[in-house]
Amino acid sequence: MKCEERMDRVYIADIAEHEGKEITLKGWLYNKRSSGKLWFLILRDGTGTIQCVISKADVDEATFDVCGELTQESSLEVTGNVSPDKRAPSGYELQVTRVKAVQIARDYPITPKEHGTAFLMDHRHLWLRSSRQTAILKVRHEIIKACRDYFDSNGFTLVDTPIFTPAACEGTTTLFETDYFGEKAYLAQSGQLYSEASIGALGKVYCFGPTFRAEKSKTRRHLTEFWMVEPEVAFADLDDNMDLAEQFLSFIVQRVLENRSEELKALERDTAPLERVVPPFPRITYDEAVDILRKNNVAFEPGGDFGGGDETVISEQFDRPVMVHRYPAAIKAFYMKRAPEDSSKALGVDVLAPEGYGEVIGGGQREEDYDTLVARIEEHDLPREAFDWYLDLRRYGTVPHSGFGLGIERTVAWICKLPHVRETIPFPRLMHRLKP
RNA sequence: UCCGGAGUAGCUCAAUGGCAGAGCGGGUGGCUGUUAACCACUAGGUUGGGGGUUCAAGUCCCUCCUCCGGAGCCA
Repeated sequence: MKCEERMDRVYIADIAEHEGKEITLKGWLYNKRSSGKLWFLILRDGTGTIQCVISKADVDEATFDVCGELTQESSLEVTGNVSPDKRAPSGYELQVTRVKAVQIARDYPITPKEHGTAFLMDHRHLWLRSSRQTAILKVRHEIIKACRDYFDSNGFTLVDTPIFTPAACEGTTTLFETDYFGEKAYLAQSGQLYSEASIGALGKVYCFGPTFRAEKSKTRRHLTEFWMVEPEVAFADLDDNMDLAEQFLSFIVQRVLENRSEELKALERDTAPLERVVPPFPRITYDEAVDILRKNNVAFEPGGDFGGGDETVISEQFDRPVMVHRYPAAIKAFYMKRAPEDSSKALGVDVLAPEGYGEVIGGGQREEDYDTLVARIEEHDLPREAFDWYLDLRRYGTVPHSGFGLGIERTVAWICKLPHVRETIPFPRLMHRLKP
């Protein structure tokens, strides 16, 4: 009995398989219209939307009246016949025989008209139901799945790294401090150091988790809590690292193009720039990037890091992501290996996404020599005892190794061409936003 | 932290220092093919808080709060 009921339940995405049959849909009322003796209910169920038509002539009075009670976002079950209709955007509508209200929603705050982002963010738990937001969440899901699939099928082992950490990984950014049974602990800003330990066991690893930055950044590219996937590879130099980065990023973009074209279309994303994201990516040095800025009359202090506007100018010179390597060592983290031909440069690489989305990948080759690393820790005024275990990795079978981190939200924002990263994560954490 | 901008009906926004308004949403009624449906009627306000100038302040001044955009920093 119960099984039979279940068999009748159909998802809107599968509606075409049930043409001419009576089925039951379960979902929420997206919108409704009436025309006297007709009701048009727009139902959504997470897989799509469909128009359900109720004609007064075809149903009993109670069923027809229930439709009048239904409000936006009321939950309901609708039974009817699947019929093709040229006027329907999906090609099908449901000729309804029965309507069951599960719950009548009262005063749903998000109307089908314009709202400001502050209001929508206050109602993020409900805003997620909108077609645009569900499209973004599905692209995000696809990107995350592509990350995992790429590494899983290329010999990497997932190694989860801790979120509570005893000290700053890089000593550069501001971390969130927590009380850990009377001791200070910090929320992780990267899993990299732990991944470096893991390659000693497994060779090729990646970690994937939330990371935290307490910087008081207020820009379209910043969240205080964001997700990062970080591969780390033993016996890999900077060039190997760039090979991996371009293969990996291309794989992600092509996967989204293959599997989420409907969502990209719903987001009105021009896919032509994404189709060009195939290897090889241009590789330029920091000094060459500075030349580009000079030729474009951008005021820039050589030796410094690029700002968001600088990154845009650099990336505009290319039709696909560009890899900028060999940054001044002074502006990079202590663990970065110096370039053999010029010790003032670090073997780091940033991948800048096109269309002004800036840095989506940052990484490089790590310093593997014990004495050099000790000297770097001292130069950066970092507490050596905090890095005892990290130095052990250089003491027991050290090897050249490299890795990078990909910021998920920036990648989603770029692929979906969104104006702000806050829409790329279900519940964003920003400087001024901790709720909902 | 710095620079700039904004707070008026549930939402999006108007309002020369002179009666606080519209659209949407809500409510009521109408319509058998609507596509953010439409038509008519209707309810809805301590103009972010406090102080000041003025006969008179949503509007001008001071102050505080909140939010938005950008910078720095970063992915």
